[in-house]
Amino acid sequence: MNLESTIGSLVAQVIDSLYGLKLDASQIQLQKTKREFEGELTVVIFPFVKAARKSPEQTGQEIGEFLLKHNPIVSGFNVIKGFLNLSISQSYWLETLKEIHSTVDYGKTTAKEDAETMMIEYSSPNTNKPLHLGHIRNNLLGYSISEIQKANGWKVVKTNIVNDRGIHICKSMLAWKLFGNAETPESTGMKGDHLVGKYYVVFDKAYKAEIAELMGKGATEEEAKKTAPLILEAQKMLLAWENDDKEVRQLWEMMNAWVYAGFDVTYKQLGVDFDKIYYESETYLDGKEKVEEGLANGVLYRREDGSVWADLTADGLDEKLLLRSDGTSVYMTQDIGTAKLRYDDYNIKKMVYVVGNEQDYHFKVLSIVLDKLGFEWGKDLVHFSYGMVELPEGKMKSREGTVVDADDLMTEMIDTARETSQELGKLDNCTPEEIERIARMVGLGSLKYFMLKVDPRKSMTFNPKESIDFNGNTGPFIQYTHARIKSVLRKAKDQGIDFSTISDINLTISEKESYLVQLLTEFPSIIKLAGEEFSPALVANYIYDLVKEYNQFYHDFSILKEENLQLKQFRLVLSESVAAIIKTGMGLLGIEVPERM
RNA sequence: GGUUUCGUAGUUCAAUGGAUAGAACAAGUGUUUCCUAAACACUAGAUCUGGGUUCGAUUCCCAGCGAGACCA
Repeated sequence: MNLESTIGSLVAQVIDSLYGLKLDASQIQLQKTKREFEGELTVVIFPFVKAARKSPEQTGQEIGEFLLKHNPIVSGFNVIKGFLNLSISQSYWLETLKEIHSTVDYGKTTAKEDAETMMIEYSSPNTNKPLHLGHIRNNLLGYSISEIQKANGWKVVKTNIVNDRGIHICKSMLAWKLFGNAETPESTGMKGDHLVGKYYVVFDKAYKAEIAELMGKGATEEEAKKTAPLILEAQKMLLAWENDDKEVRQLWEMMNAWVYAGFDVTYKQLGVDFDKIYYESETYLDGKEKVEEGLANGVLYRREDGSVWADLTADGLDEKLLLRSDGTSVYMTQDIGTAKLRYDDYNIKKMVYVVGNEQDYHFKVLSIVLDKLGFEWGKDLVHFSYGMVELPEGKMKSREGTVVDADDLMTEMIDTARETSQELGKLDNCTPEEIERIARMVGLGSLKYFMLKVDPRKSMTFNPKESIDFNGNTGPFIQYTHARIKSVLRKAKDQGIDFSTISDINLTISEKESYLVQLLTEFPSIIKLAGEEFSPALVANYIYDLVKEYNQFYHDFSILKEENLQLKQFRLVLSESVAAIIKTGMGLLGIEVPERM
């Protein structure tokens, strides 16, 4: 039983016996005591004053006296306004630290055999261009929330749906065919996804030129866009693809293969992976089938032009297109097909889609449509809706060339980390491989932490001109603290000091030290909350607080030079526990921590 | 136009309805014979506006202003 629930149920008993007010322990408002007051845990008294018919101060006093008398954990109290601040005994903190220190994977709940499965979809790229900054946020959130749900005892299946078919890839294919001179990743030395992306841009330029020309001849913009030869040709290609045209399919397979090879490199560098990948080309037909079924059941209806719609006006939404009049599918159709396959493949309890908030409406609709089509889990799907990454001048726009490329950004971060290490001379006696490994950890750590410390629901700003910091509330700051602790622990080990446990439970420790132990006790509930709220940011901010406190402790107290052997042992145990939590917590964010840096 | 999300220091981010709104960066200033100074300490600086609910509002409700997204 943790401290909060112990004190909570005790307070509930007190106010029942004193004032006849029956409350559940969970209804007692407990919070960490603010730093400027004495004590560690605070009971908010205001909610009881009506029942007590006394002033908040008197009420607090009464409750405090009772607690002090009846529970040895409480070693003192003070009342300020309506707040009852409790001091917790040092031996309680020492016992608690001992327990934390000896717990393997402290904070995590490992999945049991019969644990339920949560499928988490993230990344979901199109195959016509490389990944960019927005994808980075998506991938990091997806990976991190997967780790967090695992730590909450779920079986997690990470999945990716690749949008590998459609007009977009046909555009790249066509441009390559027309202007590509048979270029390949090998012949150009370019990453496959970048090469294909290049031709997507080539298409766009040529297409725009055609539009301008047509408009010069008197066509309206709309007409020009529809009748430009290139777009007609691309549409023809898409049709040929759907009809299994051999040549088109071969080209498609070749260029997609280039893209996948490129994506693999990016994913690997970013440190994310998937248990199962679905391809739209393999699922969209299932979607159509399911739609036809819905049509037969009367859940959907067909308009005169042949298009198929879902009427969602009863749910407060509009009508939604599911199949175009020419029989081609839309995103929604694909999602229906993919969902069906997934539930056939796995015994999924909960389905989570990590997709930007621009798709809020889409997922509201998808949830209802799946429900109407008879998928019982449709209603409970989770859209993990995150905010966009914006540049100082607004949204990224590919036509204005303001897209921040994922590969470039990662390379830049790693380079900066390497340079910084060199300037500081920290790794002078490391091998080149080690230097590289650490530069990668730190560079990516900095990027990942930057993206994950922000509340996922909010949109965030990224300024590419100001490189991401390595000081302050950053990944490297946390990594550095970990490395520093490890260094102390190595030295302690060399000196033969035993810090496997705390042998003296009646030590006198400082306020700073007991506060650090208190912070450690919060870790499990942070993981739980992060899972419930789908917020890696909670973990990130917690680790930062912990590390900041630890650094103050490290600065103000000596560990290895402490003369009291018992105290020295305690501090080593404390430090090792902090390091373990840093490692676990950062692991939940997909960030590695080095032994030295 | 309809729906929706969001407005907190110069900037980037925090704050289950609770005490004097926290950090970091940027600015200025200190701390190395001592376990890693990628650290620590100090100075200065903010809740868009107007109502309401509450013992108590950055947080909840309404209106306005401003920004973004989606749907036309």
